[in-house]
Amino acid sequence: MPIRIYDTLTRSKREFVPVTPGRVTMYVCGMTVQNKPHVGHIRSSLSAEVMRRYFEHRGQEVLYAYNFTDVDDKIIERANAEGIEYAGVSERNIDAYLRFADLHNIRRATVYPRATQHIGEMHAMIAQLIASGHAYAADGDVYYDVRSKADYGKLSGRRVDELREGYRIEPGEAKRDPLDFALWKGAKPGEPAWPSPWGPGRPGWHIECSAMAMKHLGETIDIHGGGQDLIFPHHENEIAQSEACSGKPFANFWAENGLVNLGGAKMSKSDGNFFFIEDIASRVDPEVTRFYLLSTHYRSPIEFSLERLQEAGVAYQRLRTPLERAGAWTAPEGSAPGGALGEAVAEADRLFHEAMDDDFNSAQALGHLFDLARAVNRALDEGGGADAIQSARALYRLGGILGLFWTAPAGESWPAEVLELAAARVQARKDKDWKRSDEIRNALAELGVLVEDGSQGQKLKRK
RNA sequence: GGCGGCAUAGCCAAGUGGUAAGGCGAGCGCCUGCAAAGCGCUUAUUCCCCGGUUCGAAUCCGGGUGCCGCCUCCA
Repeated sequence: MPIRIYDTLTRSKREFVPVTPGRVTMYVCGMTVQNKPHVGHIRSSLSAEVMRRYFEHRGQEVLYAYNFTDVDDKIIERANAEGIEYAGVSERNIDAYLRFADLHNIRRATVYPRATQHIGEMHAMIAQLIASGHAYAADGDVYYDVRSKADYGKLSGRRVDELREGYRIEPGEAKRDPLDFALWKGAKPGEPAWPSPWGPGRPGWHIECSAMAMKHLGETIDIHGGGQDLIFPHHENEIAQSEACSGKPFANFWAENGLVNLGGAKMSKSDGNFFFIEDIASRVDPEVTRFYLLSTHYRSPIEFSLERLQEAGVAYQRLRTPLERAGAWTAPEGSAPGGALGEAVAEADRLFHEAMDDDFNSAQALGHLFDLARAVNRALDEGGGADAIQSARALYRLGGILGLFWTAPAGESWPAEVLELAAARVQARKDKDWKRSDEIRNALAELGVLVEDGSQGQKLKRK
């Protein structure tokens, strides 16, 4: 079954065929590490990571590069404000990114290339672009000449001649055309700088991605990701300079993810406005955040709010409950269930893959998981047995393809106070003292403990 | 102004020609001492509006309205 992916460049969904059979190359424009990671970084990382997981599930080898832009104006600005080296700022934020990615079960990329580690590769590209007439040096800067190739603007649908007033040339910039962009920026006093044939300076924003993608993944990569806000100018410029160098298509599929919408509130970390991942992670179970992000197609915008996340928490628990009932995390693998239950499992499996094959439609795939969850619950209600447990295992496996269900239920250890109350309630129920039983249940609720009476007796749950 | 996207039930959200997934919420029922969880049923004759193509459109085309993103750094 072929996987189909929507491509921004051709504005169409096409069957995915990797450049090299059996091997998929993915490049994602990651963070410019000028600050702590925000929700948008998690979304684009997750979108790409789910593709990566699914390709691997489908038996492909995946080479996945996620880059860090570790030197730019704002990083320097911040470092100066703090009186430290630029690298101090970037290292700290890279660490934070990796930590929160781990927390949300986002698997590590194959490689995390950094701009400052590829200065040589960038120089080689820039030199080649100058030699072939696509770039020019001016006053210590080097600019890409957007008019040097007729197809500039093909990704974002822009035409060079449509540029309007308002593109002001910064003082000191010697661009021939306002849309020309810096490949190399001459160093201003006090800035970190690397020597180059055009004088000391640092890389422009776009060239790094071309250089790093080509170095680590080849001249034509299969899938290029990142947020939709990067389509112009970043990705547009990557295409221009890369294809001017190699003469080959830079990426076969442009799979940019939709942006995170924070509602009316402007991005500020004050009251209730989730902007940084740490703000979310401190209030929302990372598994729920991951589930929530997956419940909307990766290309659609998504709203982030505490309310939405809390709703997602309820919905996600619906998926986890049958797993917890069946002990899916520790149950040994067995033979597939038969009968109607077996059919329900096979159907969910088929539809799940169908949805994922269609441009990684995790929202639709999740819908089929809910259907399977109901079938599992029903089987469990009807007495369970090996078949019910194996159907729960199937649900667990399918969710696992999306990287869900990674936390096994905690082996709860309760404070003595709670255990005493619980024991008292068991006795009260034995005595059919319903009034006292309910009182104790309320008392436990005050302590944040839920009591559920089932056929196996009384169960305690947190929250 | 230019480019692009989106408008589906109270809310969230799938669905690119064949007669509206799924979740939350709400209601009824089963189960339960009562709850919770779970199960069953109900909750869009209809997909922003107006035309058109078609045997047939939420899905295609034209027009309109509304919202959003990008055009400056941004995942």
